Amino acid sequence: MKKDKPKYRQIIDAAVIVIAENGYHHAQVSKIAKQAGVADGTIYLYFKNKEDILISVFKEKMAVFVGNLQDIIRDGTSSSEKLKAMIENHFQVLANDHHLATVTQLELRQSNKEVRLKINMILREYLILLDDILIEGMETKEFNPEMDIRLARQLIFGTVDEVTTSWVMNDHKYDLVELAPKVQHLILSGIKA
Amino acid sequence: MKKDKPKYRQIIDAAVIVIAENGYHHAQVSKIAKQAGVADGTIYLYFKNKEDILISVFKEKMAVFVGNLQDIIRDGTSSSEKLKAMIENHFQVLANDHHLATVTQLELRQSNKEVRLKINMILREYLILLDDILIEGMETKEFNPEMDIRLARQLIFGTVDEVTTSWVMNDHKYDLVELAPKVQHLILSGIKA
Amino acid sequence: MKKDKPKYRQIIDAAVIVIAENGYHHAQVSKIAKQAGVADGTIYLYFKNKEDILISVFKEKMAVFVGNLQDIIRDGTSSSEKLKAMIENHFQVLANDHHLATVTQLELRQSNKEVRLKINMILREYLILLDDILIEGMETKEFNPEMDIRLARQLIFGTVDEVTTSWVMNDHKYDLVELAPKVQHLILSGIKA
Amino acid sequence: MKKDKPKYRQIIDAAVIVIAENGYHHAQVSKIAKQAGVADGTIYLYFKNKEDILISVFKEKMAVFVGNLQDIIRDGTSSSEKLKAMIENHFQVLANDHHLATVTQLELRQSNKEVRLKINMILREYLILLDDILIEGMETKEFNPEMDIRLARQLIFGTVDEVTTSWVMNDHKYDLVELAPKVQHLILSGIKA
DNA sequence: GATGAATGAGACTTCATTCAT
DNA sequence: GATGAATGAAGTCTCATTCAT
Repeated sequence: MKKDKPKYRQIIDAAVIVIAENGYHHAQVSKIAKQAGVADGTIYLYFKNKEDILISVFKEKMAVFVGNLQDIIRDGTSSSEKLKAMIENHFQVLANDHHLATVTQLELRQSNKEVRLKINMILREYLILLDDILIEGMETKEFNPEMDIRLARQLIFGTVDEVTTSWVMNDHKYDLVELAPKVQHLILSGIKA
Repeated sequence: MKKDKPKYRQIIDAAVIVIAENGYHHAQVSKIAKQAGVADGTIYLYFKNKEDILISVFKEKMAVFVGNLQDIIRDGTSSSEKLKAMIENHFQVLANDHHLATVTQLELRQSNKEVRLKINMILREYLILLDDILIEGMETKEFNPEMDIRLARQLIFGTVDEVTTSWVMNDHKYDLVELAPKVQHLILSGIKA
Repeated sequence: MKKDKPKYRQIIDAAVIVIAENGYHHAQVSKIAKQAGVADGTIYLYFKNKEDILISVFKEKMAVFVGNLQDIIRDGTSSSEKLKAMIENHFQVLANDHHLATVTQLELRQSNKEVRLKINMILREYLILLDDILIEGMETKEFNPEMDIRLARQLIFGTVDEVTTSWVMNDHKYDLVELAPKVQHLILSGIKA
Repeated sequence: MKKDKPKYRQIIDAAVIVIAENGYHHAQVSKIAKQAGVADGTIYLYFKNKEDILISVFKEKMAVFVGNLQDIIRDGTSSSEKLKAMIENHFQVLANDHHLATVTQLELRQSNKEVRLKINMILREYLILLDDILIEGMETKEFNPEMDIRLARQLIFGTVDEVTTSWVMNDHKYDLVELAPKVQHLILSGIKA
């Protein structure tokens, strides 16, 4: 499996750094190769093309969010607690890796429709887990059982995403994780029963 | 003033159509010129460069939102009513012009950091009016006086934006304006006192 | 019509020279552009892509052969005379332009299957005229009325082509046109009644 | 001697198949290695470089033609009979191995000048034997003693080659060997006394 | 002898912008 | 003011060959 070889991760990590520092459109393959410490051609032993690198970056990093969220769902007590944990986790992961935050919130969004579509497919997995929490909370009557799940999901993801993007655009100059309690409260007030 | 000449508007309108139909990255200046019925060179008599066209498109179209919102603020009764009107207006304007919706929600976001920063500057005018509504509501105690205005703004804009983007991504296949009451309720529950 | 503009011919002529002097695989677009005295991009105002240049070179130059052959057919007396004139014309045109001879006999044959197929399509026009001469000669009994036209055509074209290619491979170091009478005699002995 | 080891032949045979099935320009060394069932690097234990493979393919296969032709010359009665046998043999060998025919008539001709020159050197051995037949025939007055040997050779080889190439280009869809008598007749009429 | 992961040079094409008419 | 022909910079990917194991 290519993904288990050390160079695979080297290239993924190099791509995050190069994209964050140079911007999406100036992240040439040769720059990524140099940052990863491999030859240009080596990139193509591990990735089909440049697009594949970008999508793989998103996929690999998203796996962290999804993995954490699965733990949260398994270990959480109430649906509210799970939702709060999800929000905090989202902030924490990105606050811990400024490069990654810049890449997911700003740079990767400049990609063309094809890449964006594939990114959305990957994102869907995360959103389905969010839906699971919402459904559970509606069944236990923690959340308003009458609410529109899709809109609730869009409220939550839209808010979390907007808060994060603003933080990145302001050069991470304040503490993102610190905002979690207030965001949790705003969102929960909106959806609870 | 160049903006009052007919070709200025012709080019702006052509740009919206060309970007919506071809996507941001395939919206060449020559295509916009052809759609506008002018020569390539003529574009540069009205705009400094391609970036200037894109920013002008956003600026001109944003003026509609801002104008409407100013009317809403002037004519509205309570802060809640104003906020509700704002949300409905946002949906209505974009539901009425699918090309514009595609351009603002999907295509223009593919622009580079520089353009996006300028777009954010323009957006700020709109968000300041939103802040005005929020401040007023907090003063009249309609909204929670303790809440963080910035986060409240991000909740509202993030949600409205996410709902709209999802609608565009689903090819406008359901009625966006119809969603307004539920979105208003979700948001107001979150921020009201 | 692009073909009538001076730059079209400039580029065609430049391509012949560059291919002859550098070889098919080292005839970069930028070299052709420089030889033609235009910018790289200008090439693409007149040709769809590099392949299109190569095919156009062959098409334009082949037109000379075809044009001459049409004159020969119109003006010739007997079929034998027409065939002899065709052979001599073939040698003369290539003997007069060593660059062209190198390109058609050696370099263009290194092209990929797609280009070669298109080249063959163009060549067909020439071969059809040759067939016309053969058919006429068989009807007038100048040529053996029982012979296989396709084989006769292959004898003629194969011989003329082989003689020319050998001449090019020997660096044009002897007089090609001088060989015409002997070649004519060999071929005519084979096909005459 | 490397040539006697089994892998040498394996690679030669693999090259013929890969070139015939993929075309000259898509016959990568790695494909040939895989077809031969050896590692990429192993190729270089038996051949100096890729060019060497191609030339060796031609050399090995040409040996069959030369061997047959030597038998023909030794066993033949008259020069005409020898020439006829040569033509028939040429057709038979290629008709019996369609892959080989495709490779020699179409694919190998796409090689660069350097390779083609070396191929011509190998071909020379075959053409010298042909010359031997012609000289003998001129001495015995079977053939026109005044004719230009080089041109006669080019007539014969050019015709045989053109007939074969056309057959390959038409996907071997008719019987090549069946054409031999007519081709022999056309050619002999041209050169006989 | 055999392997196969790694190397790195090299070129076609697009498109925003200019400027002579 | 309007035109549109011309410009030229810039980057992805392939594949023959090597060499440590």
